[in-house]
Amino acid sequence: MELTAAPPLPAPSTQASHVYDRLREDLLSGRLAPSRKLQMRFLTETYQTGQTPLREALNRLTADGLVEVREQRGFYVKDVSRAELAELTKTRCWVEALALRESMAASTPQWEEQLVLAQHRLSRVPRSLSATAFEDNPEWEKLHRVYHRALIGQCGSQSLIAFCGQLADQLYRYRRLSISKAFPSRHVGDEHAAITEAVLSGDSDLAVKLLAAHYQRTADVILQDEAIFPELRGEAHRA
Amino acid sequence: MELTAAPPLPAPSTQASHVYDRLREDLLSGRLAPSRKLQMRFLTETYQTGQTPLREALNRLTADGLVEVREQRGFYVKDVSRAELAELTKTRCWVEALALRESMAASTPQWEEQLVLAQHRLSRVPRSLSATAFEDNPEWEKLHRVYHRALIGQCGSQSLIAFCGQLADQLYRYRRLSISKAFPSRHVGDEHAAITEAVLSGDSDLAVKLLAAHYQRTADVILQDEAIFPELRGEAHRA
DNA sequence: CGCAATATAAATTTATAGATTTTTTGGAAT
DNA sequence: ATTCCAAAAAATCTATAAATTTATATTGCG
Repeated sequence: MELTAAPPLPAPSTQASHVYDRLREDLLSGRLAPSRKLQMRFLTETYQTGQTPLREALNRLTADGLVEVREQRGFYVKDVSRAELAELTKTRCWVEALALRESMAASTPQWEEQLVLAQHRLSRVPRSLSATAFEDNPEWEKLHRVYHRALIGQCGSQSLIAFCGQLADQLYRYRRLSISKAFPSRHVGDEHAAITEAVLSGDSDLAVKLLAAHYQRTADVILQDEAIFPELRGEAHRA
Repeated sequence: MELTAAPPLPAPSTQASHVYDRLREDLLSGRLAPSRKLQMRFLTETYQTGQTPLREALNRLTADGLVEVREQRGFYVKDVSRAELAELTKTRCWVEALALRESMAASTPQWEEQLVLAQHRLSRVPRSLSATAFEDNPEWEKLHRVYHRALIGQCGSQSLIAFCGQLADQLYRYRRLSISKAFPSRHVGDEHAAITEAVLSGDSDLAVKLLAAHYQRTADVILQDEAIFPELRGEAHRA
């Protein structure tokens, strides 16, 4: 017997996957701006790779809803809009409410422990790297995702979980795109704690209500961020 | 002014899209059997096209859940199993119940008319082309899809509708794969009529219940079809 | 003599480079 | 100002090359 278990995933290590990861990060972070055209020449030079792996990556990202493809006229970074943000948030509230209810209905001690653990770990990491200005903490983001994944992880449907993941990705991009210095005023840690408590107490109505409010509050902050949306506050836009 | 409006979609006409359609049809019909390996050489010869459009099509089909890709060892037709059929059906019931409730909550006269029309058209087309043996009628399948799409079309979420579409596709493949001579015994037309009636009367609980039963009944028939699943009824399978 | 491990060969996936269409752009003519 | 045409840019596709995986055969050891 060996002490170290054999790696079940011996590292993908195909260029397509590598470029996919890099592109994805640049899309989510906003380094590739919404509605920007993704020309092959630019991409091959920037990411130092051929067209085949790039096409592969772009197609996957299209499925993720981060890239848009128009027949015979190339790939584009998916555009953003207030309408889409509202619709994505609405959908996420609906679908995760469903998934959370089903998870709670199929609850097990292991699942509850997993949830408690995920919330604890999240609570021990600072939301921002800097105390003065808001600076995204990748570790927090990672644990945040794990926590929300755990909430719905017991629902018993891989496809539903995957769909929630897609919605989470798309909404994550909106968060990163938004300047939103307003976040520090919120006590997201408390919100997570309240959700966990509701789940553990078996009060699914309350848990769902808190979760939806959690998402809605985030969306409301971003919706008010004039910087990321074409701020047509006045009236019409001149040509 | 012209009498005929300019076509908004001037026909995709890229080889990738063309192969995508053909492959999709062959996957859904079962001509490409579950878990079969999709080798490039076979594909290029069969579909008379190059690797680039094929890769593009295969990647899109992977996103649709009809094809599976394993890093560096090629593409495979998605395998089928009783477990997956059950999970997909369960998920579809959940998600379409949600979408139907939201559609009804946002109901308009136009939507109700659209639904009535879709059901009427569906009722006027025979389920089977042949009266003696069961023979799939493409026109019925098309109208059936339109009807179910109409049911959830008012929910106000493009992403949710798209997700329902994916589940519908995957489950459609199970239906085609199953021999299921048992269908004629069911009166699916009556089931659709009952659903429509419940929707029009505003009874969302009943509508959702009928819709779920509709899907569950279909799944139950296929689950009993020993032909499409590795029938390990006895015990183990010898090597 | 049989089994296991290793090295070699074949097949297949992945990537690169170049050719072919298609769309877009800019300018000239109506 | 609008339409038409030609040149340029860009996307799509084919063909070829490189890298990786799977299969086969050979060698070493129990």
